[in-house]
Parts: sequence; structure tokens; C-alpha cells
Amino acid sequence: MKSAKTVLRQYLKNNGLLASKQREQVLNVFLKTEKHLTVDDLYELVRKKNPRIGLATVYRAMRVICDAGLAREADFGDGSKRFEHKYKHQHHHHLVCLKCGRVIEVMSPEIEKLQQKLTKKHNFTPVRDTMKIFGTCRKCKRKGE
Amino acid sequence: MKSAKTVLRQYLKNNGLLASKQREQVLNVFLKTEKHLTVDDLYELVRKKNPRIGLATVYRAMRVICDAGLAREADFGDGSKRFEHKYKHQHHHHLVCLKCGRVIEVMSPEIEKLQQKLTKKHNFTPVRDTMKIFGTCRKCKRKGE
DNA sequence: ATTATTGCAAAAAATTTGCAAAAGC
DNA sequence: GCTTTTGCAAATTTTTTGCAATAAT
Repeated sequence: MKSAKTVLRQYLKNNGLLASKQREQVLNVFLKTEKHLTVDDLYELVRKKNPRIGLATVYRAMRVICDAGLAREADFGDGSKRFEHKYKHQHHHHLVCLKCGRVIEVMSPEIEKLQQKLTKKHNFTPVRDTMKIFGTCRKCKRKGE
Repeated sequence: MKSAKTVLRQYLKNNGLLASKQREQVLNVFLKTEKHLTVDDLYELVRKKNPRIGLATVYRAMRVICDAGLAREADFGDGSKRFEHKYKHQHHHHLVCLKCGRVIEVMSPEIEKLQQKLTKKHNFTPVRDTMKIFGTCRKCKRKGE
């Protein structure tokens, strides 16, 4: 199976875009963590490798990486958009802890099935979906309040 | 059953806040539409009644109205936050059309049940949740592409 | 009379854009 | 060599905040 890096290169070539050093650097730090990072988080991380990179470049790189099908935007209701992996990652939903901010990824084929039923009933063609449950996670519950 | 206006007044009194003209005006325009409006939408609407109101006042009023349990923030992925009714409205999910922006509200007790099962399994205490399916609505499909 | 709220303008925070210099093909 | 991309700074957009004037109880 193609590596994410190969997928990006192919996408760039197919669309007449250039394979710049910065785009690969941003992809690398993005791939290296499973956390849901903001552009600013990614910017700080890439800067360790390449201190001369600009924040706008990271914004632009992440847009390309999303367009290439490798990342997806996810909004957890704190002011900034975050990104999550899309390549070789199954579709999933999120439990978001309101106390510690932890995000737990969960799958539920049964819910997917009901979603299908729901869209069919409304003659709605689904493209993507998102489900988030906000609350208190196991660990924070143990700590009390 | 208490009217939304009464709920707001009670909330204000209980919390040592004042029942200002502006707060009631914002609540009125919010109640009058079932659409998911942004603060700016609400601002434009209230201005018709009270041209001297400030945008910051609308932001502050909507926060109070949410705190009073009458509204809830909903994010549809366009840059601004939007609000929806919470009082006397059952919990529901959204089908969001990517072509025309229409938002269809749907209910699914079966999905709710599966959500419960999911949170229980992770020992997660749910507080609120949101599910959105993005895609193409019936009408836009008929129009073709 | 006392305290909270308003309107305005300024500040923040997140993201986008214009453009000359640099890099990729 | 031609075109795209970068870095920087300035511009935009959304939301928040400080504060003197005003309104509510």
C-alpha cells in the first residue's frame, strides 16, 4: 500500500503543484502524532526542524494535505480548527472530555447503519459525518468533580 | 408551561442580573426564527427594532440566553457560530446540505440508545452531543449536480 | 443610590491574502 | 526559464474586553 508521502506526491503531480520541502515537513510532523493538533501546534513542531517556516505556509500545506485526502478538519469547539488522520484510519466518532480535553476515538458500525437508514429516509446523499459526545471521561470522574 | 421570556426573567433574577430591554429584544428575534442564525444575523434583525444596539451586546445577550438554557451553540463549519433553540425542542441531529446550506433536523431514538451504550462502555458521562451528516439534500439532488 | 448593562472603540485570536524573493521542475 | 511556493507583514473575520455613560431595581 502506498505511503502517505507517496499519496501526497502523486496528488501534487496530478494537480500541477510542486513538491516543496515545507509541504513534506508539515506532512511529517502531522503523521508523527495521533493527537488532534491545531495549525499553531503543527507550526511550533515544524519550526524545530525548520525555524524559518511561516505560519501561513503551514495553513496552506494543511489545506493541500486535506485536499489530497490525508487529513480531515475536526472542530472540538475550542476556537481553533484541528486536524486528524484520514489515510488508513477507519471512520470513527469522538468522546470529548470537557474537564481535561481528552479525545477518545470510538467506532460503532451499528450507528453507521442507522445513519444510512436516516439519510435514505430523507433522500439525502451523505458525504461525510461527524458525531461527538461531550462529557466527563473515566479518569476525570475518578478524580472527583 | 412557562414561556421562554419568563424562563429568561427568572434566570436573570436568580442570578442577580438585570432584565434589560436589549436582552429581551435579542431573545425576541431569536425566538421568532427557526433558522440557525449567527450573532451577526441576529444583530441585523434586532437593529430593525433598535438601531442603537451594539454588536457586543448581542454577543453578551446570546451568552446569557444560552446560560439560561434557552439556546445552544451549533457549529456548521462555516467560520461563525450559530444558535439553535433548546427550550421545548427535543434533542435532534442535523443533515447539512453542502450545496444550499439547508439544515434538516432529524431525530433518532435508536441512535440515542446506541450512544448511551457507547458511553457506558467507556465509563464516560455524557453531557451533550452533536451529530451532523454533511451531503446533498433531496432538492439539490433533483436539480442535478 | 447602588450595581449591572450598554455602546463604542480598541484588543485579541484565528485565518487569509498580496507581493517580492526563493525554490522546484 | 517559467511557474509555483514561500515568508513576511498587512488585511480580514469573528469574538472579547475596557471603560465612561446609561439604565434597572
